[in-house]
Amino acid sequence: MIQELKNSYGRQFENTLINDILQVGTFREVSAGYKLIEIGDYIKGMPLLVSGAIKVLREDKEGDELLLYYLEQGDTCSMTMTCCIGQTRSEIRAIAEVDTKLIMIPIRKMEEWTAKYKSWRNFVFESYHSRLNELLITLDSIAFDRMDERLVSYLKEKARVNNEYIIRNTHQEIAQELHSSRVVISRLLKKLEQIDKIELHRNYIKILNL
Amino acid sequence: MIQELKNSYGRQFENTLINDILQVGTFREVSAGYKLIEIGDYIKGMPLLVSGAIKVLREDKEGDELLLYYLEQGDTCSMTMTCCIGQTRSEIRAIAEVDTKLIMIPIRKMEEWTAKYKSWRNFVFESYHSRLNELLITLDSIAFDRMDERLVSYLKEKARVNNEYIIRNTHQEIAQELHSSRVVISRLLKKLEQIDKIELHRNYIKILNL
DNA sequence: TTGTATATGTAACCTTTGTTACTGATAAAT
DNA sequence: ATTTATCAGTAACAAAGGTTACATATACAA
Repeated sequence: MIQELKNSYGRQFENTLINDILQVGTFREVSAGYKLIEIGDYIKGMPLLVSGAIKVLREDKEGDELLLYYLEQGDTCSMTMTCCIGQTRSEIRAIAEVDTKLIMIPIRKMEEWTAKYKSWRNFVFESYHSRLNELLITLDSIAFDRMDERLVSYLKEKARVNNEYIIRNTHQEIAQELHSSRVVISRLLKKLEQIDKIELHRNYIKILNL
Repeated sequence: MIQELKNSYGRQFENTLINDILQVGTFREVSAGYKLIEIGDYIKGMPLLVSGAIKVLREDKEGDELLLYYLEQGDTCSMTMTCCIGQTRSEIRAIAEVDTKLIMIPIRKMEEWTAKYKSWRNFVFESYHSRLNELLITLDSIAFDRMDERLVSYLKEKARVNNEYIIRNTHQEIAQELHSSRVVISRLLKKLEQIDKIELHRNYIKILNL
């Protein structure tokens, strides 16, 4: 755990804080697809991502989803932080996008470290900052872009996060994360294939030059 | 200033913090329509809202707007806080919705008080929490609702913030804040009038029973 | 190999939203 | 009172996205 922690956070956290984290943090490894947080859950701890990626999803009244953003190495879940303070329930669902390693911090330490460590304060604030900004980018995309543009952004981002040019999802799954319908996504994907930007296969999509 | 401050924040801030705020804060009164922050601005201070309301807007590439949410008494601008830390530019525009009183805090105090005062930490975290949640609600509305529902929510919220059952805006202005077009909004407003939910007039709308 | 479940392709159609164009109404200015 | 600018109403049309229905393709299991 110590090596993982130092790799991801060694530069920004002072040694005393690293030691504190080693004392109280618990190391977890989860496989792709594992559900870390469900909507309505009370939050037990704050995750520090060491490797991998977690997708954060929102749900509408009908139970349909919408992908908000990914958390990656060095990130933490801002929603979690705010929930901890107020003892409120989670507004979002969090699912491991790939195999992921993380360190869970008990929530009582958050408040303590915020008073004690300048580097922790900076980390928490910067984390809020980037999450707010990612939420703004997601909102821009939904409010201002058409579905074809959103689909291209989605494919690019997914390829980046998964670190390969193959998207291993069905059209149905993609439609769900974009809060659209399968037929619409199939239609737009076919258009992208016709202009040689992607290659369609059963259960996967190969990205050529998006 | 002291009375205004105590009314809005006296319950959550300890007296020493109140005194600190009185020392370094500057009191400001702005009229409805005054632009407090423009996109791209560097942030000079952090606003504590004493009375009134501020609307926070996002802009697309074409320069068209979208209303994100309102800040009201007891609120502060989370975007401002994060911008202060990283010295980045504002991602949003902030305009007084009504005549508004606020106290500006120099940004250097933020970091100091976060270490020093537990109540300040709580305030900052809770502020992030509510802003993230309001952004989520806005996002829900845009991603999941049709324009007619969004329009109804908009009118209700605007009436609440302005504290009257008259919306003093043209259809054009409403269309801009919802990132739609005038004709669409006129059409939907007319439908609302036909089912006796509102009354349309030149330059204002009377809300009957939304 | 054959059957079965699932994924994808596609046409036809509908709803919502946006656009263009024009008309009439209203308020403010002269 | 008349002019002018702005605002609102509405029709006709276009485009995007969603829905239904069905055909075909593919993977996998029996």
